[in-house]
Amino acid sequence: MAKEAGVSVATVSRVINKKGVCSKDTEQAVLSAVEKLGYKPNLFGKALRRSETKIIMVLLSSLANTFCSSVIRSIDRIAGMHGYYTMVCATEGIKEKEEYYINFATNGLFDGIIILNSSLSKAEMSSLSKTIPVVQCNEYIDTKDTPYVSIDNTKAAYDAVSLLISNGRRRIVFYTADNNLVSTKGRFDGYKSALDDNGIPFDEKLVIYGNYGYRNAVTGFSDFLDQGIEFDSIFAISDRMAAGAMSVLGERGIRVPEDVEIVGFDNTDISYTSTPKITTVAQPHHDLGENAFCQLENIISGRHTANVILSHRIVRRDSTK
Amino acid sequence: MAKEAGVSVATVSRVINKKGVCSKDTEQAVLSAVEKLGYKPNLFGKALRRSETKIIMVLLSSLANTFCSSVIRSIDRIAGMHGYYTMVCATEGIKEKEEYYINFATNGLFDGIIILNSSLSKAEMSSLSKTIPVVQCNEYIDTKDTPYVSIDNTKAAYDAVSLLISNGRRRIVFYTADNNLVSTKGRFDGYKSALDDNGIPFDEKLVIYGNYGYRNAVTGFSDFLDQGIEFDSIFAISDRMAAGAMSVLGERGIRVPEDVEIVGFDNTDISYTSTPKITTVAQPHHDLGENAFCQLENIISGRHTANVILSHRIVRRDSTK
DNA sequence: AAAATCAATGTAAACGTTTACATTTTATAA
DNA sequence: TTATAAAATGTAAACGTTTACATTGATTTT
Repeated sequence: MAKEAGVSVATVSRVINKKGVCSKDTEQAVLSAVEKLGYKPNLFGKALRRSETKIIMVLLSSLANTFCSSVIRSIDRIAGMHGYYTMVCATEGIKEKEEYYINFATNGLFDGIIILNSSLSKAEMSSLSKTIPVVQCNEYIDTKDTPYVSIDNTKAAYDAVSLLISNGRRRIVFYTADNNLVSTKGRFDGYKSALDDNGIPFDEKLVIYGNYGYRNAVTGFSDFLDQGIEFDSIFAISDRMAAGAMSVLGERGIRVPEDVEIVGFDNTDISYTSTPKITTVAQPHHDLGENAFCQLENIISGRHTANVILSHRIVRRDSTK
Repeated sequence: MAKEAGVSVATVSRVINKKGVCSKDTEQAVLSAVEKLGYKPNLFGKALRRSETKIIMVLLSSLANTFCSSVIRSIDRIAGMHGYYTMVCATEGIKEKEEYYINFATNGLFDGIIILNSSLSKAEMSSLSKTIPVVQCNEYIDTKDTPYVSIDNTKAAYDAVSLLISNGRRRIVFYTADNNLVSTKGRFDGYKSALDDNGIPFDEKLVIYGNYGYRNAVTGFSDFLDQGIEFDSIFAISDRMAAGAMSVLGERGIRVPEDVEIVGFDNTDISYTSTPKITTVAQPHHDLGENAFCQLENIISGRHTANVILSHRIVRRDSTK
C-alpha cells in the first residue's frame, strides 16, 4: 500500500487519520492508492498499537426476548453517535459461552461491556469491573464496583398490584419465577407491600412459579387452576406468562377482565397482540439503553459514574377494567 | 509474563498452544505464572500473526425477529462445536451500519460472515465474497459466488395455498410485502401456481401489501376490509401479518376458521400464542443454521460448496379446518 | 549570504503474538 | 572420553498499525 502511493507507511497513516501535516499532492497520491487497492486499515494492527477498538459488547442470555432487543437498539444508536460500535453476544444461559465472550473483552476485543443479564456472581462481577469497563443494565447485582441502570422493580410491582386492588381485587396471584434476580426479588417485595398497605393478608398459595415463557405458563397455570385455589386476578412478572395464563382462562370459560383481571410486565409485543390486550408495566427501554451507554463512556473516560433508576409506567389495556 | 516464568516468549507460546516440545519443569513454571498473573494471550497479537480469529459474524437486519434469533442459536451451537465463536451484528436496516460491520469483517475481525438478510446488491454480495468467506442463510441473492442455504419458498407457498384450496377456499387473499426478496417473489409464484393448477383465476385485488409487522397489519387489513372485496381465506407471508389480520376479523365479528381461514409463515411464537392458533409454514431453523455454518466452513477450508434447499413443513392449527 | 524557521516526509520502535531457525543442554553411542 | 544425536529453549523476524523523533528541502529572517 505504502509502495503503491510511493510514500512511507507513516505518511499513509497520517493521511488516513488526518493527523499531522502533509502536502496536497501526497495526500492525493495516498487517497488514490487507497481507492485503487480498496485498502482498509487492519483492525488488529490498529488495536494492537492503540489498545482500543471502539467496540462495546452487549452481553445477554437470549436474543429471543424482544424487550432486550429493544434496549440493545437504543444502546446501539447512542453508541453510534459517540463513535462506538456494538456487538451482541448471547450466552443462551451457558456459563462457558459467557466466559469466552468475556474473555474476548478482557483480551482487548472490546472497550467495554454492557451486561443485560449474566450468571456472574457478585465477586466475579466485581473483579471483572476491575479489568474492563462494565455497566449493568436492567438486571443487576449491587456491587460497589459496577454501576447499574434500571428501574425500581419494587415500586413498579407495587403500582401494578395497587391497580388491581383499586379495582376491587383482593385474591391476587403473583406469577413469578424461581430465581435470585433483583427484578424478581423487588417485584415480590412490591407485591407484598401493596397487599400490606391495603390490609390484605399475604397468602403463600397465591404465589406460583414459572420460567417467563408462554408454553410453560400454559401448562403451569393449568395445574394451578386444577388445585381449585380461589383468586380474582393475576400479576405476572412477564407478559408471556400473563398471556399463557390468560389463554388457559379462556379455554376454561373464565372471562378476562370480568372474572379475572391480569397485569403483565415489560410491554412486549404479546401484551398487545393477544386478545384481550394485556395491561402491563412498561420500562423505558430507550432511556435504559442510553443511560447504560453513558455510564460506560464515563468509566472509559475516567469520569465519575452513578447508578441510575428510571421511572416505569403502567400501560392500561383490556385485561383490567 | 515471560519474565515471571523465567523463560522466553517463544516457550510461553509453545506451552500455551501445546505446540512443540518442552520439559515438564518449564511447562509447570509457565503454567503457574499464567495462573499467578491471570495471563490471557492478547487477541490482537494472535490475530495479527495468524490472520484468523475463529470468530464468525452473523449479519441481519433486526434482532426483533424470533425466527432469526432461532436460526442464530443453531449457527452458534454448531459453530461452537467446531471451535468457532459467533457474534451478532444487527443493522436495523441502516445501510451505514451494515457497511461498518462488514468493514470489521474485511479488516480481519471475523473469519467469515453468515448473512441472514442484507441490503447488498448482487454485485456487492459477489465482490464481498471475493474478500471474505460469506454464506447466505434463508434470504439470498443468487450470485455464482455466494452459496446459500434456504427453503423452496415457491413450493412452500404452493403447499400453503393448496391446503386452503383443498378446504374449499377459492377467494384467497395473498398478504405480502412490497420488496424484492427471493422469499417474497417465490411465495408469490407459489401462490399463483397453486391457483393456476386448480383452475382458480388470479385476482389482483386479492393481493395486499404490508411490512411483516402486526400493527401495520391491523391498520392495513382494516383498510382492505373497508373496500368490501369478497374473500374467504388469507395466506400471509408472516405470522405477524396473519395475526394482525385475524385480530381485525375478530373485531368485526368474522369467524376464523369458519368464515375465513388463515395461513401464516414462519411458525413464530405469535402463531401459537394468538387465539385461535394460526396454521403456518415452518422452516427448519435448526437445519438452516447448521447447514449455513457448514458451508461457511467449507469456504474457509477451501473445500467445495453448494447451495442447499431444505424442506419446509405445514403446521396445521386452528385457523384452518 | 548565512542563519533560522518551518513544512513535508521518512525512520524506527513499539504493541503481543507465532514460528522457522539457531543455540544450548542433556542423553546416548562409539 | 569423545562424538553424535536428541531434546529443550532461545533468538529474531514478521504481522500492520501509530507516533516520537530525525531528516530533508524550501522559505524567511537577519
